[in-house]
Amino acid sequence: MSKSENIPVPAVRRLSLYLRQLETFLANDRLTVSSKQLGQALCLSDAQVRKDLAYFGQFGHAGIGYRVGELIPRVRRILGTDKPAHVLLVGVGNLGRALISYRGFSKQGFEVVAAFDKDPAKIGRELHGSTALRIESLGAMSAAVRKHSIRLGILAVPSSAAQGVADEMVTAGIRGILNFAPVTLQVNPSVAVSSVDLAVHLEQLSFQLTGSPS
Amino acid sequence: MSKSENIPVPAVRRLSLYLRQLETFLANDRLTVSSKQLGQALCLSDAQVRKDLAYFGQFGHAGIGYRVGELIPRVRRILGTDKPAHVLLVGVGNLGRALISYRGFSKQGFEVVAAFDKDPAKIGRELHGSTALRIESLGAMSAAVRKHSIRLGILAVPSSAAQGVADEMVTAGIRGILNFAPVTLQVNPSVAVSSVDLAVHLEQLSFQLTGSPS
DNA sequence: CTATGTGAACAGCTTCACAGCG
DNA sequence: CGCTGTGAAGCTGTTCACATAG
Repeated sequence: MSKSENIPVPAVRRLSLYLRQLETFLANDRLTVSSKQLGQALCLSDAQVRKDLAYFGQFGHAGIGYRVGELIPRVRRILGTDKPAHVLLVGVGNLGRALISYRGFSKQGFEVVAAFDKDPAKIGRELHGSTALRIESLGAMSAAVRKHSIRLGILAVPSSAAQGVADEMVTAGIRGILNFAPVTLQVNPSVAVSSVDLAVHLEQLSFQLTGSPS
Repeated sequence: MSKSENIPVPAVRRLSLYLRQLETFLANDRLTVSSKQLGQALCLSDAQVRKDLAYFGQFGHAGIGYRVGELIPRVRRILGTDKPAHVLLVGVGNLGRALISYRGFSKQGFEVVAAFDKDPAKIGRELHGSTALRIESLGAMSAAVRKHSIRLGILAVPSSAAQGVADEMVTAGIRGILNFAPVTLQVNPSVAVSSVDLAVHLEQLSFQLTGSPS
């Protein structure tokens, strides 16, 4: 739908940023915004903004720019976040707990509705994120996926366990994995994977600094 | 040094992944590895691996591949992580606390040696990451930066405060910022910024799923 | 015979520049 | 005029294919 053209991966990532910025403009009661203004807020060129949005349809108005209240729901629809989505999380360590209570997810329509862990000592314990939830064993994943129509899962277990748990998630019916373990997951290509390697980001900064010391 | 050529940004990011994978091979007592093997473990082509490494120097041995024990320290040196680095963190909420105790940082040579927060109720409280530390007020940042020779900072405050705190970090002498707030920081170009927007990653997965439903 | 390093070909993304519309 | 949408140009990054080395 929309366009049969091939959409660049970076354009999709920026689409999320446009949405975030548009929401900020909306909160400031801004009615319209030009590609130049949107670009400046995100350190992008105006041409980049126009080209990106044009991949997905014709949203602008010549001479006016983009109507904020009109563009936001369209972008949400494209990203598939126009309706709230249920998400599960595996690995209730420090990071996992922080992610469950992270408001940024719910703000964008993602709700963590089930949490799992291998540690028997943790199973049964209560957590309070956006809604209260009980830590379950990995064996209960399939049932939870069906019960809550879950398609996305967050993987926050130690590296050594990550591949095995990822396999279990896929078996349970998860279609997309947000991976926080610093390993490359090998999964069926029909399953989407997005990895966040926190140390990699620090290393990138470290690299940029070498060569321009104090 | 090494090469005066222009190095692609994606190549630097992959360099971190090569390091991670090489460390895994080392743990498995693997002495040498070919570009093909390294690539397979990371879902990359062999040509990509060779080209990437070649940007930084000549590390391989024809007919043999790359010696693991030899390549690891060289990559660390390139990334600037051959010596431990001190890092500070601002924003001791759920996410901030999780990051302070995140082992992945110390594993790659990054140590959080100072933590700051605006909330007077939190200031003075003790935390235990790799080393115990006391939460300080933002005003104490400059002194900490000088005392511990800190160059990198982690920003884990709410979006509304992020830009202001980032400015304070730069004033305090921070040279690179790892930003977890879902906003685009506007800082002096001499300061490196790397942003991790957790919700964006879920949105990317959501997008990939739309069009290939159950 | 295996595996690197690399110029050359290719593909993909971004910028430019302008026609067209309100 | 102001601003979008878009072909065309330009640039950056990836893949190919092979000369070369052990």
